Amino acid sequence: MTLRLFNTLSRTVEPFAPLAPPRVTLYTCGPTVWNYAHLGNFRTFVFEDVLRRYLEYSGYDVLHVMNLTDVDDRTINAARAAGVPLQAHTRPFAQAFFEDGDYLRIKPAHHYPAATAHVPQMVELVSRLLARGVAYRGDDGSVYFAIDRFPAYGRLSRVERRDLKAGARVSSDEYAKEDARDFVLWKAARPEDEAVGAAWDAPFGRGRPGWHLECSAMARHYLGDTLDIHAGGVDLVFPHHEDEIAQSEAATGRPFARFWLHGEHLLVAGTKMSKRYGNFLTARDLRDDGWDAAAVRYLFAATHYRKQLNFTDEALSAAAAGAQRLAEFRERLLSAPSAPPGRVADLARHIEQAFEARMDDDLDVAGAIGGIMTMVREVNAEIDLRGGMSVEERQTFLAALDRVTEVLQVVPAAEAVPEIEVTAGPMPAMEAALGGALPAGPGPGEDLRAWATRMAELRVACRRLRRWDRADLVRRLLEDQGFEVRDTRDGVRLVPGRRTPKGA
RNA sequence: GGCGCCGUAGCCAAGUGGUAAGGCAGAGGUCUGCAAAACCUCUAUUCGGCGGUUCGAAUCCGCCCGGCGCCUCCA
Repeated sequence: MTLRLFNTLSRTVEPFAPLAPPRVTLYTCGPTVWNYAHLGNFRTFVFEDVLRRYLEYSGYDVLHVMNLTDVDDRTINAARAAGVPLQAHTRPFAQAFFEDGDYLRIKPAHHYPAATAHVPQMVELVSRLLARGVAYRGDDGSVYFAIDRFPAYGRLSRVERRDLKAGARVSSDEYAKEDARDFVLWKAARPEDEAVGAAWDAPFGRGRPGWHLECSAMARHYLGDTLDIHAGGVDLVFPHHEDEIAQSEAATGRPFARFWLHGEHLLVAGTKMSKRYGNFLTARDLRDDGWDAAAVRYLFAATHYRKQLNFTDEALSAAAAGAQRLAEFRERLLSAPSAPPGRVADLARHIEQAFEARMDDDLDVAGAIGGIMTMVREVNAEIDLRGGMSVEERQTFLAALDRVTEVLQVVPAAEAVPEIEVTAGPMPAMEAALGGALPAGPGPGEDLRAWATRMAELRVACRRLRRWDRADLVRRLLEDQGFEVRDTRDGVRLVPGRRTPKGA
């Protein structure tokens, strides 16, 4: 059984094998750090994280590079608007990107090359293309790639030719091109660029790199001429990835990437999530609203990566409930009493086999979770039937469960939910409380948690005294403040109610 | 206009020729003083519509309807 992946180059699912096993070179297009990356961007990054983790699960040694685009029109415009140098503006957003990645449990890439730190590599690449005659200097001083000198142009996106709409506005730099379809490798410096330090000297003129250039130059610098896998969002297929192929292959004469993987868009109310439409949400929004990253990942995992996913609060809540069930199950597994061995070891084998079968089929994560959930039910039924499991069974199953969930990262951290637990201790003077009015919320100078703890103690006392009416009243007050009341064998546990986003 | 994708239960969704995974919600049950949580059971004769191919189709082909994406910055 081997991993099979949908390759955009062939538009078919192909068996995957790296050029030099066990090493797999993986290049993924990262964010443009002009602002916070939104959740749609992160859908792609999470997909790539699952890809990376599954390759590692499968025994490969992955070398992962993700670029940071820190010089382009948007970063320059934003820096100018803020009146600061380019990097003063981009650095905080790069930092925010890493924070969001940590929150979403994305495994860090081995390298995060920034475009501005690799200008020499890009200059070298442009020089090669000029020397080979596939690039030329336009009248405006910029350097362009001549796509009619690269016959394979269009192979990835299957765009034979870009038909400019009749009457479409042609931007000024279009006039400098020999062919309207040519794309810019190096943009001649403008005063606006100089103002924020976004211009560099080069043998072919002072300027800044075109967008596509950085990926070709940096991928080659860190991973060599030919990548095993290059991944990104579908919107990059054309022109970004098409242009990368043209630049790289024209320069090296070798295939640029063997597998091209593209993740589909995240939609909101049926439309692509985008800064431009204003319908976006950031990872930090979800974090600040109290959502566990596992819920977000579960939501993404529920839909295949090549299918559009419509984001809704309802879907996120449903995903959170599913993820929570996995956490509860894991807790139950840990605390199940000892019993003679049954069939749990068999189920452990099965959970991994089913997982691999689904994942090997072009990363069918949704199918993989279905298999895990089925095993959850089977093991629960075993615990119910036999009262527990053997120590060996527990270890075996837990190890298998952890191996598969390590790839998906859909199990909320056990300690993620701040709880209040009160057990029956020495009985304080409760007589008054058992009769008088009860505080419906925190008193002056008292925080919610202190009040809730006080009320929980009260409920324990009421229950011990069998004053069910008072115990019920206390529970209602706690529930009104958003706490879920769970009686335990010898006390009470309060769990903050499930959260919903304030707005999206 | 060109290229491509999608349409499966109340909601989300897997499944690409062999007779419908899974999750959420809902119903019943176990547990509980009552609850909550957890766990168990149940919930689509049917896969947008109409034709066709086939012993057999959600899965292949054609047409139609509905939705989305790319073709320009974009994950």
